[in-house]
Amino acid sequence: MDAAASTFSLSRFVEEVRAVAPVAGRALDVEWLPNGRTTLVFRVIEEGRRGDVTVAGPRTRALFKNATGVARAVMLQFKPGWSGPLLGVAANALTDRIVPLEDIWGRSGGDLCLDLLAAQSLPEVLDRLSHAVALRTRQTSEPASARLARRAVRLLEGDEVRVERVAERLGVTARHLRRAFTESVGIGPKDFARSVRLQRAVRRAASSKDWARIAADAGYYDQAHLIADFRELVGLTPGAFLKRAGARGGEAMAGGAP
DNA sequence: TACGTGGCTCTCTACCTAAC
DNA sequence: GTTAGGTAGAGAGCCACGTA
Repeated sequence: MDAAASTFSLSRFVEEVRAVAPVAGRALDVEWLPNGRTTLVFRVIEEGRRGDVTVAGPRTRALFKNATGVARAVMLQFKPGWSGPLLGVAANALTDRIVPLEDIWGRSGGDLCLDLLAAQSLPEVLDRLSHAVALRTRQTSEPASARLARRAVRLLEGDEVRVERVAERLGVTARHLRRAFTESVGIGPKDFARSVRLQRAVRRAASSKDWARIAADAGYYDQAHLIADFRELVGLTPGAFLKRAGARGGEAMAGGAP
């Protein structure tokens, strides 16, 4: 490993690393809630004989599916705004898509997959992923729009919900912010704020069943808006979603709220 | 010339409220 | 709780301007 890669830390760019495996004899449950994040997924298929590395772009709607034949998977969820500089492709080109890394990086994407398959342990997989990403950061330059989008993300994840206000606080026009944000994060700032609100509601619902309270705490005008948003983004009512989550247990491969 | 940025304008829709 | 209507805000297309 060279000097740049050895001093490179994934934690600056990666929000969450998760290794998952299905319960023996069952398909791997995949649950992806809208959250404005791009995720790199390394899957080991057929007990290690095959594998793939894909990039799942930010989702505007939830995705539920069963992945059969997957022995285990490692997911790197990038912080919003970092997928462009690290992957070398605008985030909005990946929105609601799952793309083989080879289609983005070319041959080096395929080489990385072989490299990861040869790794003996999870720390080694992460080390090799970290090395590959470190090399890419030296090959791509980071546009100013990505930095602007990341600052906007911090405000939208805080208490600021109006795009106009966020733009004002960052010293740019709302028009410019929307353009930069969509390119760097993959969804518009308003959709991002909406997904933040949804995630908050999901987290609060884990410890409470008072929907009126949850709606208010998460930032919804009322319970009706919470339910309408849930139906549109997730395709289920909040109650049905929690029932489903409870029935699944803990083995799911989730791209949404932890 | 390419790129980053801002202004104008139009359409769509989410939000809020009131009435039923 | 449901529905309908008004309003404000968001998104997007197009164009112009400044700068390297």
